[in-house]
Amino acid sequence: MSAAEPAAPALTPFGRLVAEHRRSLGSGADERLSTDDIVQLLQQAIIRGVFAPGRALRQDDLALELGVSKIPVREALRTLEAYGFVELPHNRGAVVKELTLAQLREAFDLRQMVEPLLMRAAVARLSEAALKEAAELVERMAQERNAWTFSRLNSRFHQILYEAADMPLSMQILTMLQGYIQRMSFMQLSMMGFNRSSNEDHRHILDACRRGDADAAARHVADHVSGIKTVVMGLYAQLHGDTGADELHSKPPRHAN
Amino acid sequence: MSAAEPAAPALTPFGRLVAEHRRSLGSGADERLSTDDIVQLLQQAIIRGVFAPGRALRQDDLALELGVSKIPVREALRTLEAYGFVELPHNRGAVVKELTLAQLREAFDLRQMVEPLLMRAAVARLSEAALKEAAELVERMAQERNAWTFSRLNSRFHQILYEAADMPLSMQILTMLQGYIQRMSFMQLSMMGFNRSSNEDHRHILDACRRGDADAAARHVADHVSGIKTVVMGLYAQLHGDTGADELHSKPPRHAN
DNA sequence: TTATCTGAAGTCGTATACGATTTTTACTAC
DNA sequence: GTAGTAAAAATCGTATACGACTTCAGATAA
Repeated sequence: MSAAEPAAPALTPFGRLVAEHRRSLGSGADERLSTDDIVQLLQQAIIRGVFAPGRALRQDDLALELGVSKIPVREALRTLEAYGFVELPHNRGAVVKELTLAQLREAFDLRQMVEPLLMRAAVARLSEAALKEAAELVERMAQERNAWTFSRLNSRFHQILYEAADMPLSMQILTMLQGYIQRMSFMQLSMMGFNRSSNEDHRHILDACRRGDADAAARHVADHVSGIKTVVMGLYAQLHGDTGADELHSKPPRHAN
Repeated sequence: MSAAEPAAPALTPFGRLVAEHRRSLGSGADERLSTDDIVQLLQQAIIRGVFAPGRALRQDDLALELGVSKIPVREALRTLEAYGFVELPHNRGAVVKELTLAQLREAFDLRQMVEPLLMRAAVARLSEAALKEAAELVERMAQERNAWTFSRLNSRFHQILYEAADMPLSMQILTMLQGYIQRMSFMQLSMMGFNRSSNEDHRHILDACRRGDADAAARHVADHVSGIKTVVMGLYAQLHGDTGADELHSKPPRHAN
């Protein structure tokens, strides 16, 4: 508890994320962040591009900005390592993992396998409450103009529908895959352009769920993922020149932060 | 260096695993175990049933038996939590996760999707060295009489073949799934009974790989996984009394397919 | 007896401290 | 200027210490 804390906002991009997270926690703003909070914060920072691929994450810095010691930071990094967000070379700290076009394609391929299966299994078991919440999310997404918030609502929409399937392994895998896909920062941009068409898909999916038509729901989900894949992969090709044959685009940024 | 160390063998089952691991490390036996070593040791202990589902893992005890403080133990537990081996309820330590029949089935279903895909993609890229090592593993498996060692060789056989596909996400998922499946202790037993038939499958797979016949290789892998699934699920039903139809038996047990 | 309370013991979670390793800097030799 | 080296600084990994939380045992009251 230093007097310098309020006097030095020290507004790094990550610091802003931390402040935002603290606010969203609601309660006493001076409480210590849990390791799980830190996992979420770091994950979000990586997904949103605050920590770009290849960036070294120094434990003491993170600890300072999070207001904890480095022990919970290190534990959070272990979790993120397991989820494929960072690498932890021994005695050399943590580095944000690189992403390649091949991995992006692979993540989509796997989603195309897993999601229709989840949807099909879920339809017969969907509760009224779940359908209601899903419908609300569709409406909120239609209004949403912030890419990150839209992305969150979108994830939640699918999660709500899928978790009725009661297939925890598939859900765990899907969560991991979505993390990979969301990490493509352009994804968030493309999301916005894709907004309208995506919302249409969502309505189709929701309708099929309401009717209890598992086949149709699974088909709509497959089309949905396929559509997103096309847009995102296309955008990737556009942004990275052409075929995306290169993978190491890392030139050192002049100024960090 | 305390005088008590050599005087107290303290032969808990886990202690034996630790000693075994130390021996397999070869070099100076008095080196401190790394966090990664601890992850492997705990994972192995859970898979082999030394730590049964539901068991509470106390950090101080583990640290003592591993010869480290509880900090690396906690980090290892975080990794294992992410992989689905333990749960970490806040302020209540670590507990070995329970396994259900539904999860076993789900793990097999996912393997049946992922493995043929990996095999198909790998065939064209397999190196001579990989084929040679795979062949050696088949031979060693045929001789092997220890269930755990057999299981390790088996995992390695598939890993060698699949990693040529260069699909790291699928590999990561598959590793997780195999962890789940291996946790069924009876799995190791059934492995032995299944030994002969399994080795036949392996030879077929390897032959197809050598011929560069991707379709055949993928088909053999699918059959292989399917065969194991049948045996393991059947054994589960046998050991757990009845059909295991409690709540998730989606297929009628009247007649076998 | 059964239930509730209270204090003690046990366990967890993390801040601090420190040795070990890596990286950077400054210097020298070529 | 480049290469090589040695000292200094930065960073990591973990043992220790301690406050916080949970659990359990014994006591009291109904």
